[in-house]
Amino acid sequence: MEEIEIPDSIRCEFEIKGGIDGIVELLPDDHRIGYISSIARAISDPVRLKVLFALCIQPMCVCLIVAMTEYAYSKMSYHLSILRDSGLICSKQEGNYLIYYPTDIGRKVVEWIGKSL
Amino acid sequence: MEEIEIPDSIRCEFEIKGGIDGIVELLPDDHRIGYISSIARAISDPVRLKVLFALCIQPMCVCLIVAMTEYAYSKMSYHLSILRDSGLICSKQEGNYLIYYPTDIGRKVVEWIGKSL
DNA sequence: ACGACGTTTCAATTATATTTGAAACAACAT
DNA sequence: ATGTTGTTTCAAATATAATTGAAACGTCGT
Repeated sequence: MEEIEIPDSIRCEFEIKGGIDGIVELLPDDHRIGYISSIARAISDPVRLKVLFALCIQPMCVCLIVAMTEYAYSKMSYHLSILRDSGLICSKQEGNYLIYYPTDIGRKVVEWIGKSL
Repeated sequence: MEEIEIPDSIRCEFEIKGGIDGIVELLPDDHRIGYISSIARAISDPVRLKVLFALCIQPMCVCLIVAMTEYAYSKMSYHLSILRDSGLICSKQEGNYLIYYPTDIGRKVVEWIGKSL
């Protein structure tokens, strides 16, 4: 099936691992890959990342987030929805206000970045 | 300076932390935020993430990556350049071939995801 | 020097994400 | 009920990212 020339320095290793099929078997499945990349996508925007960090310091209502970032409400609402849909933040209603705070996963991500990146 | 109403459940905490200014001071600076979000962007695409995982299992030349993903060369080259520019992978020449492999950061990211996400 | 092979680059197209401003919604106070 | 405040939603416009196929590049073998 495979007709590909493989360069010397990796051929042996590559074949021991079962070739392409062997490597593919070791990869996370598509569902998991999709899950991880959707989280990455959520924090791929600098403002969203900053908001996530800020919420880990202090849960905030949208008006405070808006004041902090100097973004328009509708714009911030869009970005919050992406963080929310990715499972990094969630919200609770407090009277007229919606207070956003990080989920466990959101905190984990921020903590790891702080420690290791 | 701040004329914002703050909901009861967070006001106290929020003010202890020095309000918006106090929180902003605790955030990573813009340069660092940009760095982190650029790494996130690089793995926000499922195929790029998969390639990064695969290279952690086994360094590969572009022709193998192309065979594994069934992407066109030019397309994969584009995606590899994004992973490369973000510092997650690098390459060495081996005769006619370019062999890609993960950087330390690339490995760290993949390991953490495997363990914790 | 020449052709073949593995890879990248480029410009044009297509697809996706983000911004904008107006309108809608929901909770509250009057 | 009505108006106000905090927030979201929507459709249209804009900006950014990804795909395509052809052409160029570098390394090798002849």
